Amino acid sequence: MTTTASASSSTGEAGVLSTSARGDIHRWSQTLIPTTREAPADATTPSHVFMVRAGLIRQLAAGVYDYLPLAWRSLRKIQRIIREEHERIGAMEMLFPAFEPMDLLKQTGRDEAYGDDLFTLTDRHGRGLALAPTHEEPIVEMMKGAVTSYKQLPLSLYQIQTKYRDEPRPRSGLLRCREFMMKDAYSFHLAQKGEGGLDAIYDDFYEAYSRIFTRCGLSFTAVEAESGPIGGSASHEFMVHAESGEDKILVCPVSGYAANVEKAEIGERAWTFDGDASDELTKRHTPGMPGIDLVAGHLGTDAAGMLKTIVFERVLKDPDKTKYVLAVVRGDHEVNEAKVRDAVGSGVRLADEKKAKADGLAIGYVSPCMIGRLTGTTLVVDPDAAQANAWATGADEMDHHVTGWYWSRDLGVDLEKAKVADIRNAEEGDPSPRAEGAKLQTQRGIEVGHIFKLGTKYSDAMGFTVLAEDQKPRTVTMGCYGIGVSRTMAACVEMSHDAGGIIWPAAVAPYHVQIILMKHDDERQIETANTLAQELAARGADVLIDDRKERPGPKFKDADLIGIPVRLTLGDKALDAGGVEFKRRKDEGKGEVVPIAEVVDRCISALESA
RNA sequence: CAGGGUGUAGCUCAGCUUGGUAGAGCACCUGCUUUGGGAGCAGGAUGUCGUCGGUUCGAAUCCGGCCACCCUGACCA
Repeated sequence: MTTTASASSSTGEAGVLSTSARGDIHRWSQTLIPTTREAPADATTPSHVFMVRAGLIRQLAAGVYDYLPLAWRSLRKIQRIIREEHERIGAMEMLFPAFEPMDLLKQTGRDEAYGDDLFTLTDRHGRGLALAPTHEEPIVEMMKGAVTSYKQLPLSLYQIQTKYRDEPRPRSGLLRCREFMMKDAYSFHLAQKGEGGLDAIYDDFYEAYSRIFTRCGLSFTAVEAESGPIGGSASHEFMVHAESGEDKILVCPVSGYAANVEKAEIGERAWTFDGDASDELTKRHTPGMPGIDLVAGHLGTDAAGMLKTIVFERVLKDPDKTKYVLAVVRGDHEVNEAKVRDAVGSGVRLADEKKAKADGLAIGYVSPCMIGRLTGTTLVVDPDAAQANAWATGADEMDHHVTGWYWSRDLGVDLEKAKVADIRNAEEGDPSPRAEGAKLQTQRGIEVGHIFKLGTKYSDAMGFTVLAEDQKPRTVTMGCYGIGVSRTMAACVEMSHDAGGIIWPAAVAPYHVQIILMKHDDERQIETANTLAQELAARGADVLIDDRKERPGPKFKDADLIGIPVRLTLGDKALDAGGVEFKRRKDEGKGEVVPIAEVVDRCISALESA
């Protein structure tokens, strides 16, 4: 299930301009748009640089920003789009507190799961509170008391609210903040399947999200994703295409398959353990070499010629027992923990280094041979590592490696004990899992939305049941759906700008039309501006009049910087000829002179086709 | 948290090596001039030099602690 903007862009029946209300008319001299010529030294990402320079945001602390008037207008437009699309699928808006009692988070174990990411505080009575990083617990708590019958389901509720996460490293302006604006929605169902079930509503949200991001003018891909600490089964992320994106996604150009790097499957790969063991097994001294490339170089090979054995341990009920899992991949590949988990059929985590060493595992120098030396250990091998080469690998002894290692000769136990499975992260050029012969491509993206099928994870933990038709209590099935609203605004800028500044998609632009007065005190220009602004506002357009006592240069530069889609310039030359200069922000050059009588229509049609 | 870097005027930065009590450009204020792509002239205002301590007759400058912010990595909307 994959949607790209181009495939679903025909849904925008809700237009850019307001059909119900007059547009706003604001004057630059009466609002606050503190543009700057230079960017703050610490801004590196384009959206960060331009949002600061264009006077949209100012930083108050790491990952904490003020939203100035322009930013707030854009955010409200994104919110409006979100509200309209949620309305369309029958979700109802409400609002939760930002505070959340710690006790509530303890019920689901998420006080631990979120850990240091949680902003916590203590009230005067010594009670623990958190600033909510998301709202599953409060909404289930509320629903428990408010919904007791299956007849009240399904139900979808959402809110737009400030969220707090003490990120280890806030960065890139609004793209990764500690305080940010989020839309979070939650759906409640009697079952996963069938009418009104989670699957059906999840699909509704998926479609709504596609419409929202399309209407925001974003180019995006919906990808399969891991659920992370939110939990649940299926999950999709909505990724805006941008070079500065933190996320890596893999797409198959043939089948349209798309997934986060954490989740991406890899197509069939040939493997064999058989082969002539011609080279001699040789032990080599490799002291003090951090990094696999250094070791490989010393051994006369490269990372792709080495076997990397990562030691995991199974997550067991009994904390005193330890069962290890050896995950073997080629040296140039990365082990994927979720895939290892699936391959061995139980939860795994990276082994505790001290404990593993005490058990005889020479962490950093482990070879697959350890399978024969520690009972209860499992060995999983990635197909690319299950090849009949002469491998270089660890010698199971500190500071030593071996070369000339063959699966068929040197494993020391029956090869049947080695399970072969896809356990690594996908990379550019890997075979597609959905189309024979096709190769996966990598792209970078900004995650603006994430939807999850939670199932009963939270309702189980918090005991949320309703009485079903058969008069028996039934645990409620849930879905949850998030959009980073402030991040979406940043993504718009990230995706759409040039050297001069922002180029707003019309639907989320703070204003639709900017009118520049060449002479701020010229009667004819003022009058023309007022008339045009009134007519534009009557047609639903928001108008910003640059009435500052500035020379033309700074006004044009600022206009490019703040990126309003349509610019009208009122100067004597054009007015003498009965026209005004019309220019779209995305067009190059000076624009064209349009007769005054036609210019409003021209603006409206330019906006509607944007 | 690990590794790296930076804190001096609203912003961008110089000054620190070699200690002597703080500067430039932009922005800001006043006046004149100018008015189609960040104008010109004249005048003016602006600082706990991140913070605490140490050395010294004297510290932006040397030494130490702390704090803040940024960048690279593991998490997430």
